[in-house]
Amino acid sequence: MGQRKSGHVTLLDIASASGFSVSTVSIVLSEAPLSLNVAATTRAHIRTIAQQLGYHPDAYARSLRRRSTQTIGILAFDLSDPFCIPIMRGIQEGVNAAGYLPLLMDAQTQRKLFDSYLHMILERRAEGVIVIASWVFEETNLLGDIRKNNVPILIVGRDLVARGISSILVDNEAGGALATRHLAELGHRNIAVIRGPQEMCDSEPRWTGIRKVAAQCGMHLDERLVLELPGLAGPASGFEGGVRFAKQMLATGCHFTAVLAFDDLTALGVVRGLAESGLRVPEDCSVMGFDDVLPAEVATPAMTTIRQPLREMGLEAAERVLQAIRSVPGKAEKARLHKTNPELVVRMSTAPPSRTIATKKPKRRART
Amino acid sequence: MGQRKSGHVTLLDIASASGFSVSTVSIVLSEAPLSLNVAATTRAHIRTIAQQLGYHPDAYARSLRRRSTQTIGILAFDLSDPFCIPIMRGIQEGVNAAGYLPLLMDAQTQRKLFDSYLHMILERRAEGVIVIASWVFEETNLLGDIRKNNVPILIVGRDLVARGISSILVDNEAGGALATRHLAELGHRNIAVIRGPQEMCDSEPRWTGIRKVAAQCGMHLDERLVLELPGLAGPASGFEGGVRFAKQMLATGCHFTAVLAFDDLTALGVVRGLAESGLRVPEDCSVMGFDDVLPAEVATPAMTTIRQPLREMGLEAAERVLQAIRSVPGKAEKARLHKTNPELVVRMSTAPPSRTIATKKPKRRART
DNA sequence: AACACCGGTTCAAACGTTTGAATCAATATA
DNA sequence: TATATTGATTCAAACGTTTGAACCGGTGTT
Repeated sequence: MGQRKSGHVTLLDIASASGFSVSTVSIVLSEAPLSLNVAATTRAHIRTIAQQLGYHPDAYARSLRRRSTQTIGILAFDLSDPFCIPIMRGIQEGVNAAGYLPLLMDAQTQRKLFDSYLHMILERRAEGVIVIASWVFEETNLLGDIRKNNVPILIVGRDLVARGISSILVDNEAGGALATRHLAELGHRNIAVIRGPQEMCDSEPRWTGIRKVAAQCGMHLDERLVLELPGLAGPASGFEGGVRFAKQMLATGCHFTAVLAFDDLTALGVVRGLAESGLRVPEDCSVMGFDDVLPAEVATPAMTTIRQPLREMGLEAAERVLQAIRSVPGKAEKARLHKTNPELVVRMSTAPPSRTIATKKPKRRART
Repeated sequence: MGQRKSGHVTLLDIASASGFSVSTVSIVLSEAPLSLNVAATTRAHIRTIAQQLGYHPDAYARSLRRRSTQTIGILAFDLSDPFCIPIMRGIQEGVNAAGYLPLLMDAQTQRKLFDSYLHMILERRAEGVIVIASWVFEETNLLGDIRKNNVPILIVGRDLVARGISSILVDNEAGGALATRHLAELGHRNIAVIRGPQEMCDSEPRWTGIRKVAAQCGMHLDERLVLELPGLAGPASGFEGGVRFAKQMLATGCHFTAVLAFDDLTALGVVRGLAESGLRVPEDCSVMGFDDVLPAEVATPAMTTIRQPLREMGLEAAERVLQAIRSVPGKAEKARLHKTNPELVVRMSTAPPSRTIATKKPKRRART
């Protein structure tokens, strides 16, 4: 079954083909310090043979012997969330630069897969682990094992400092504030808000930011227009939620000129819901998202949103674990929280409020 | 530097803690056939100790000895392309079911990274490789090395059968035909087409399918309305291309009632371009995409498109390499091409042609 | 009493590398 | 001439597993 038996070329093959010992071949091909002592002709000879045999060192044997794998595990809770990709790329950039190899896994929102991949990461002796948990993420008891084997771990997208794990996430309160201030400056006074699910740590601070600025600007937050996404379903469900809530808001008959959605997908759902009720964005109602993922950018009208510096967060994450790895003996430094700065991206989905009320009768026939 | 030295628990640790030999411990923990011979009390004892020490077998040592890594390399040319995700998931599903571990890598459209990751895959002794090459993909000479080490390889999203590599991709001609027929049935007679870049193997057959059905249905394909995306830029550039081409089409003054875009992102670009010229979709002009990725689904109006059975393609890919792995001794079976069936997904971006000409003067002010 | 058998356990070699120490011939130093 | 130095190469042990073969004390068969 194991197909290496027949397959791969080893040092021994090259040794016998070249007439030198395995040691010499190893020294040459791995460019060990000792290779300076090896005759230039020998070096060349060995290299040629290796080349033409298509030799690639066996990472398993090498790591076993060297007692180092140069590997960082990246475990994404849901890689289909566009949110993950830039983070992941930032991480890659960081670890590659340090000569580390990222070991990428996608738990597909399944707790079972998450655990099993965490196992894998441990068994593969990753020297550090970065978890990307964009959505609801139940903690696993494996985190204990990780610590027991003292592998540095870090999480981005969730605050687990309380559990002793360094975390990186956007400053949600600032983000919520930024969004609200943008609407206020456009002249909106009556806004609807779709909050994130309770299970997500982003939800609360974002809401706080919104409330503070709203109060400060004299905006009205009608509680009938403050809805909350359910937590159980996956990230894609944000869209459905947006559609449903938009209609629900209109049904209340309350006056509003803008909707602040929890994230971009929800915002896109709101746009759809409004459209199905015959309302246009931004003419009849402004809509804002959060995150700045691809679908928000390519939608028409392009979505005004709050960008998370995802790539930078990934980079930061990489640097943090690498640093933790380098200083292992000094044992775990205290878990720290790192907040990054969100940024307002103004596009086409927001505009000054129109004189017409959002709940007035549809002007065009609804599209189903 | 290598932090395992201090870190991980080994069989030896458990052996000395339990008083049994390393062999016995290994036999128990790896559930080898011999473990039936081990006294039940011994088994329990060893297991408990392993548990409480947080033991995880070292995949490196194990694979080295077993001469099998149970690993499949997945190399995506650009994981930020939403197209890749479902394929990747299909693959995962397939390999997981067979007890294999996917080794996922993202080349980020960079040739250099692609090569270096292919190296990694070889060094990590993946027993098979699946390449997901959604976009332009220059072949690398490393493919030779892969064969030299006789690792089965397969590519999805590109036809490399000519180079002796089994390939899986959608039946593009059928897809093009499907799209065209849909527009014909709605009553469109004058359509504009945005072809894919020449470098992509999807472009030509898709165009063939379009031409055949167009001829068959008596549709007019004005050559001034047939444009071609440039090939050098990345997938994200499809959007820009769509925006630009939409305006270009309008500028020709030619009559058209629908646009058939190469892929969903391009189609979204077209929608934007039309909107910026004051035209609505689908009232003033229908637009179709291809692929059925997330942004197409959550846009408003939702995009009518041709779905590729991506997940199934991934699954198929997994099964194919696994089968190839199982039958190594029988040497490489002939490289085969597998075409999957596309499917029409009718949403809101297409409608019967309006009586007004697409090129008539804008009705609303343009949005910039 | 000699033998085979069996349950339970351990020996020892192997997987493909790396690397500190050893070897050995040749040259330089005392 | 004996001794150190150097340059080029090899020895051999080790990394943490797995596993075929060996061991060993006991019971059952003849």
